[in-house]
Amino acid sequence: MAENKHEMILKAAQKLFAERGYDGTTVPMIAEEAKVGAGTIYRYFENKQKLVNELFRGSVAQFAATLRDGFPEEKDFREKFRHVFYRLIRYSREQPEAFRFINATVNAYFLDEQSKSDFEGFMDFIERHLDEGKEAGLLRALPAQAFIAIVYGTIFHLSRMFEDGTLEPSDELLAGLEKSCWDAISAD
Amino acid sequence: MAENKHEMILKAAQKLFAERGYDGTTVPMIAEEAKVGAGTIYRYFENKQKLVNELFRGSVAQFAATLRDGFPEEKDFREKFRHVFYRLIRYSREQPEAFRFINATVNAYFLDEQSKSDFEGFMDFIERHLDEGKEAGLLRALPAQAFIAIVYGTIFHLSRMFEDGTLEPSDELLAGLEKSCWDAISAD
DNA sequence: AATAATGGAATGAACGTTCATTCCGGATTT
DNA sequence: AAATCCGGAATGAACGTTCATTCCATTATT
Repeated sequence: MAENKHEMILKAAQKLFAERGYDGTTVPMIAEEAKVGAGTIYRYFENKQKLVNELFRGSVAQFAATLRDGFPEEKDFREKFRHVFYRLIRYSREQPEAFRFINATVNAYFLDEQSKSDFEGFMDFIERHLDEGKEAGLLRALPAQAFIAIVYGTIFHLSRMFEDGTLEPSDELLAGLEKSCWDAISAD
Repeated sequence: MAENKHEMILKAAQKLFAERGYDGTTVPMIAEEAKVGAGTIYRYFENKQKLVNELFRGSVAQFAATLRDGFPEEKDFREKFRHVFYRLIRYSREQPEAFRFINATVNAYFLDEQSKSDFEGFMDFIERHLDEGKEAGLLRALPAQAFIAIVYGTIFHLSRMFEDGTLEPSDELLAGLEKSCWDAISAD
């Protein structure tokens, strides 16, 4: 049953960090949510900051894997974009807490260097993908970062709305949004 | 000199809340930044939570005023959209701390009912504006909330990039982004 | 001189973290 | 097979620290 607790603590922390933020979440809160003693957390994590960084890197890795998994390497760019878009949406819906946690934590003062560079590596994956389309002349004459703002920014905001029920993620709506984002970045 | 301090405390709090979040900012930190004694803060604000809520409402009001000011009521919808887009950008650049603070705080657990409804009122302004364009058949068959996710989500993400220097907000880039957003929401 | 405003020391509550103790499943002895 | 022992996992009370808030001697205003 051992490594189960490690997982339970991370899961509890993720839920609370997503809801209340890092500083708004106390270690005893995490312990209660994970149904362990407060001291137990320190058997698995050196301290609160190491815990949040480990959680962050795990979430980013899972996020990146979601995007890479089944990536249509052989298909055309339009298809690749669709894949990334829908995987971003899927992750934000299947792991809303992780998604919210990642986005709330990206620029946090308590992230260590490894966490920051892990996240950069992830964004590079998206950026490389976009640059490819730009070189092929399929995308507008804008910096890749601008495309990221449009696509990632849109999905980030959408996920908030899906979470709080402001918007219902029907297949039709998602298809419309995918097209909107594509139209926003594609040339002509 | 009296009411100056009220303003200084709010300004200091805004800066720190934007940088470190509500729970990561201590009252003595705010006092030091505002160059007042810690106790002085409690002459102007009942407690930390009342302070953050007052700051939030003030920021939202200022934000809303920025959008409404000079709104081209008589011009066509395309022009109105351009106005809102550029004002959103302008606010995020001229008041980056306020913009960041608002977005980081919208869903926070410490917001009171008045703050929440103030923000809703602000979003309604944007939503009404979008609904108008939708009724005129200028926008796609998507919920207004979807347009908000695209436009506001994009601008929110952009502002992060402008702040940390990832992207340089040239007139050309902004014009390109405005067109991207318009293309993402406009029909056909 | 009286009154109000101020800063920062004082305070108690709550924090992250530690540690002496308890718990418990498996090995060892009877 | 029953009783005992064992070691690491788990615990939560307790520690020093830091927090939000209060208090009050001093300063500024009237």
